[in-house]
Amino acid sequence: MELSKNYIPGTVEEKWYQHWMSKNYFKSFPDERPAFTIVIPPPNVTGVLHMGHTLNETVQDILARKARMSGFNVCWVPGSDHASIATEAKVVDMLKKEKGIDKKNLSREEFLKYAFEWKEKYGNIIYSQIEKLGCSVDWDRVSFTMDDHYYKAVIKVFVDLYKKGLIYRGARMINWDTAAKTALSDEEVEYKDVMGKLYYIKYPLNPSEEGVLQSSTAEDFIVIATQRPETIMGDVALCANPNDDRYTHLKGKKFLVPLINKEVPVIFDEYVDKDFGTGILKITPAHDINDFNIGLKHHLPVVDTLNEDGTLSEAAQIHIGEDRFVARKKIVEELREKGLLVKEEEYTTRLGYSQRTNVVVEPKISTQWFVKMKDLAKPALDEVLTENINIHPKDKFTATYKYWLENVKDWCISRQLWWGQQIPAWYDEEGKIYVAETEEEAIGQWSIVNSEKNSDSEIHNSSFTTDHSPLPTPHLTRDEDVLDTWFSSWLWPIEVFNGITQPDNKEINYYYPTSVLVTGQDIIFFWVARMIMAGMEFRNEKPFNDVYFTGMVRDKLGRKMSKSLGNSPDLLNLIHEYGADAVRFGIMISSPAGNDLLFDESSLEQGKHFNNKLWNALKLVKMWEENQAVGNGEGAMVNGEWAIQWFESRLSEARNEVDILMNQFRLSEALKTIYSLIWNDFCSWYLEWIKPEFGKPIDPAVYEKTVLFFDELLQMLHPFMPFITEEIYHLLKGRNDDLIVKQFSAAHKPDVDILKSGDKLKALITAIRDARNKNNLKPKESISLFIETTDEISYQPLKNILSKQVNADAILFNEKPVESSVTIVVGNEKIYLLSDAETDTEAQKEKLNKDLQYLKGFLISVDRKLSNDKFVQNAKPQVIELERKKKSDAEEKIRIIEQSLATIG
RNA sequence: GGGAGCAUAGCUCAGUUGGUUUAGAGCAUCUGCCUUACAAGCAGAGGGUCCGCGGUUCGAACCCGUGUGCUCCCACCA
Repeated sequence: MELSKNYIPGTVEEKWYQHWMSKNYFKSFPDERPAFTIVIPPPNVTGVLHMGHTLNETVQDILARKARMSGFNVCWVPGSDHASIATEAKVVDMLKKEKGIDKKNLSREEFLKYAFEWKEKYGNIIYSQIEKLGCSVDWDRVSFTMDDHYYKAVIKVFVDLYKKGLIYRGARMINWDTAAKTALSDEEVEYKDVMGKLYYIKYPLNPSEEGVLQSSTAEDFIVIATQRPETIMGDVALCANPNDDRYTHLKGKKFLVPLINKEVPVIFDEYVDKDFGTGILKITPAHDINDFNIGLKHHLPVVDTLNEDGTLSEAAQIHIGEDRFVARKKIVEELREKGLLVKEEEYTTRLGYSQRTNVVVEPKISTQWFVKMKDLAKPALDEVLTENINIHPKDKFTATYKYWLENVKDWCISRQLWWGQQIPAWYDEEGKIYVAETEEEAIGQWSIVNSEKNSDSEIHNSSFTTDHSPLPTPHLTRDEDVLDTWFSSWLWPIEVFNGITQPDNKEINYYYPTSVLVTGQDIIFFWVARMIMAGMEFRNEKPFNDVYFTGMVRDKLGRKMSKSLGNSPDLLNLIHEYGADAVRFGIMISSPAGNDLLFDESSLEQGKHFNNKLWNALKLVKMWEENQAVGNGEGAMVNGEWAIQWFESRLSEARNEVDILMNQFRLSEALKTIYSLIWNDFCSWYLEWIKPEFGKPIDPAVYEKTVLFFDELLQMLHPFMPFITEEIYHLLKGRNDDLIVKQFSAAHKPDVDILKSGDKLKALITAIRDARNKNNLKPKESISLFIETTDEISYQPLKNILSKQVNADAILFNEKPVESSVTIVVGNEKIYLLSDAETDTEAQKEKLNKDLQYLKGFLISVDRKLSNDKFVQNAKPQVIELERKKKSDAEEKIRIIEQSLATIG
C-alpha cells in the first residue's frame, strides 16, 4: 500500500470514530469491573462550543481513554444545560430580530416551543462538535437538564428542601436585571469600574420647622452626595453618624426631598462614614442594600420608585415611565435650574452588570424563593478540607472554596422567566402557599387545611351542625417563576443516573460517586460547591473523588476570548484546518492544570507537525516490513541488540514518568514527555541507530521489536491523539484488535546502567557532530576517530552506532593520530578527529579555551565549598562526597584540555 | 477595603522535603545541510542579575521579611 507523503487527518478521523461507535466501545453498563465515571459539565445550549469547552472536553477524553486502557469500565455521560436565563435571553433576542415577535405577545407554551426548537438546534451543534473532537462519550446517555425525569427530580428536590425548612419565601434585596426582568443571584452579577459622577444636592429644611439650624450656619438646608439622583424620590430619611458633631443638632428635624418636597426625618447610624461626601447619607431602602438594612433597623418605609423594566414608577411622582438613566439627566438639570445642585465631582465607581444581558443591575426589593445555605455548606466544606474530595491544583482553590462556604449567603433560586423548571408552589385566594410535586397534591393539601379550618370554626362557634357541605373547588394559581438554572445543575452527577427520581437503582449505585469532575475554575461556587452540597444532602455521599480545574482560555496577548474582539476561533474550522488530534495536542501542550491558557494557533501547527513525524516514522518502518534479512541477518545492523536494550529502558523510564504525571493530573507535562520520547528518543536516536544503509535489509528480530516499541508509543499517545494513533496502529501491521481498548501492560524497571551508556553515547555523538560543524567538515566527508579512554570495553557495543552517526570509517582506541587533527574533550575522554580536509585549529582552540574557562570557574566554586570548614562539618556525607567527585572530575578535565591545547600549539 | 496566587531564556512553562556542576524543556531565533521516513525535516549553536532589597543557612530559584509589578476572588461607602 502506498502511503501518502504527509498525514491527512480528515477522512481518517471520520472513519475511526464511526468504527469505535460501531464496536460500542463508548457504551457502558454496570459490570464486575471498577467504574470510571465522568459526567460532562453540560455546556449551555446558548450557542456553540468555544475554546474553553474544547480544553475541558479534551482533558476529560484523555482521562477517559487512559482509564479505558487501564481496565476500567469507563462511562462518560454527555449532555447539555438549559441555562435558563442565558438561553431565554438569546431566544427572546432571536424572536425579535428574526421573526419580529415580542415575548410579551406569546403565551408561556408558545414561547417554550420556540425555546425547545432553539435547544434542539444548538444542542445538536454542540454534540457534533464533541464528536468531531473525538470524545469517547456514551451517546446512549445524552442528558439534558430539562428532560422529563430530570424536571421531576428538580421539583422533588424543591419540595423535599421546602419540607425540611431549607427553602423559604421572603422579601429581600435582590439583584434585578431590567432587561430580562428577573432576579439574579449574586454570582450572576459582574462588577466593572466605571467613571461616574458624584452629585452634591441641597435638601431644604422643612419650612414648618423653625430656627433649628444654628445661626452661624444661616442656611436652611443640608447637602448630601449621591451618584444616583434619580433615586431621591425614594428617600425616606437622611442619616448622619451619631459621633459627627457637625450634625448632632439636627436630631428630630425634618427636611424636604427636592423636586417632590417630601418630608424626611434625620436619623443617626454609625454606618455612615463621616469623611465621605458631606457626611450625610440619604436613605433609599428600595434601591440600595445598605440603605435597606438601615431602613430595617430604623423601621423606615420602603418606597420603590422603579418599574421592573428600569423605568420610574408612579411612586417616583415625577418622570414616571422614563428610563432611569434618562430621568437621571433630567433631574440633574432640574436641580441645577432650581439652584439645588451644589457641585458635581468625577468619581470612579464599581457598577454591577448582568452576566447574561449586560445591563446595569438594580438592587431591588422583591419577594423571592431562597435556599438556606448554612446547613448545606458545612458537610460540603468538610469533604474538601478532609481531602475526601481532592481539588487540583489544590493550593490555588482550597482557600477560596473555604472562604466562600464559610461566608455563604442564602441562595435566591426564583427567576422571573419561563425557560426552566416552574416552581412547584400554588397559592390560594388568600395567598396561602402549597408546595407539592403536582397540582393534585397541592389541592389535596388545600383540602386538608380547609377542612381543618372548618372543623376549627365549628368548635369555636360551638354550634353543632351535622351537614358537612362539600368543600368548594379551590382556585389555586401556580407560581409563575422558574428555578435558577444551577438549582437543576447541582443535581447533575446524581440525576443523569436517575439517582433522585429512583434513589436505589442499579446505575446510581454502580457509577456514583463519579471519578473526576473537569471544569473551569470560574464556576467553583455556582456549580462545584453546590454539587457537593447536593451530593451530601441527597445521597449522603460526595459526587466525585477529584476535581480538576482548568484555567481560562485567553488569546496569545492574554485577553479574554470574546466575540467582540473576534479572537475566539471556531472549533470546527480549526479541526478542519489542523485535524482534531492537532487541536487536542495544541490545546493540551500549553495548558498546565489551573493556569490560564494562552491560546496560540502555532501550537496547533506544532501538533500538525507531530502528526507528520509519526506518519513518517510509520513510512520508514513499513519499508522494512518488506525488506527483512533472511537467514543470519546479512547486512543488518550488528548493534541492533544494544539499541533495543537501550530503548526498552528509555521507554520504561518514560512510562513510569508519564504514569506519575497522569495520576497527578499533570497532563500537559505528560504529553510533553511522550512528545519528546517519540520525537527525540525514538525517531532521532533509536530509529537512526537501527536504520540499515539504504536498500539493505533489516534484521527480522530488530524489526519485530521495533514494531512492538511503536505499538507501545502509540498506546501511550492514544489518549491525547486518538485518531492518528489508531490509524497507525492498524497500518503498521494487520490487526484484529483496536488500540482504543488495548490494555496497558505493567511497565518494566529501566536498566540504569544502560541508560547511562545511552546518555554517554548521545553526548559523544553530539560533541563530535559539533566539532565537525565548527570545522566545516561536510557530512559526507568521512573521519577517523581516536579515543583515549581507560574503559575501552564499554565502547564495544556502541562502536558501530557511533561510527554510523558521525560518519567515521574507523575508530581506534588509545592511539594518537600521527597527523594534525581536531581535538575535543567529552566527559573525561579525549577524542581526536582525523580527516583529509583542512581543519581550523583556531576554532578548536577557541572551543577548548571556553570549556577550560568554564571548568576553572566551576572548580573555584567547588573548592570554595570544600575548603569551608562549616560546610564539611554540617553537610550530609553524600553531599560532601559528591563535591569531592565534582572536584576530581573537573581537575581531570582541565588536565586533559590543557594537554590538548598544548598539542595544538 | 479583605484575601489568594504569580514573577525563571524573546514567548509559554518545568524546576519534588534547600545540596547531581555556574538553572532545564518546547516554541521562536541564528548557522550549516534538498543526507532515499520526514524541509511540516535533519545536524548544530547562541540566549538567563531565577523581579529589586534585606535576612536565615556551611549552602537559597526554593525558606523568612520587605518593596515593586501583574492576575484572580470576595466585599460594594453614598
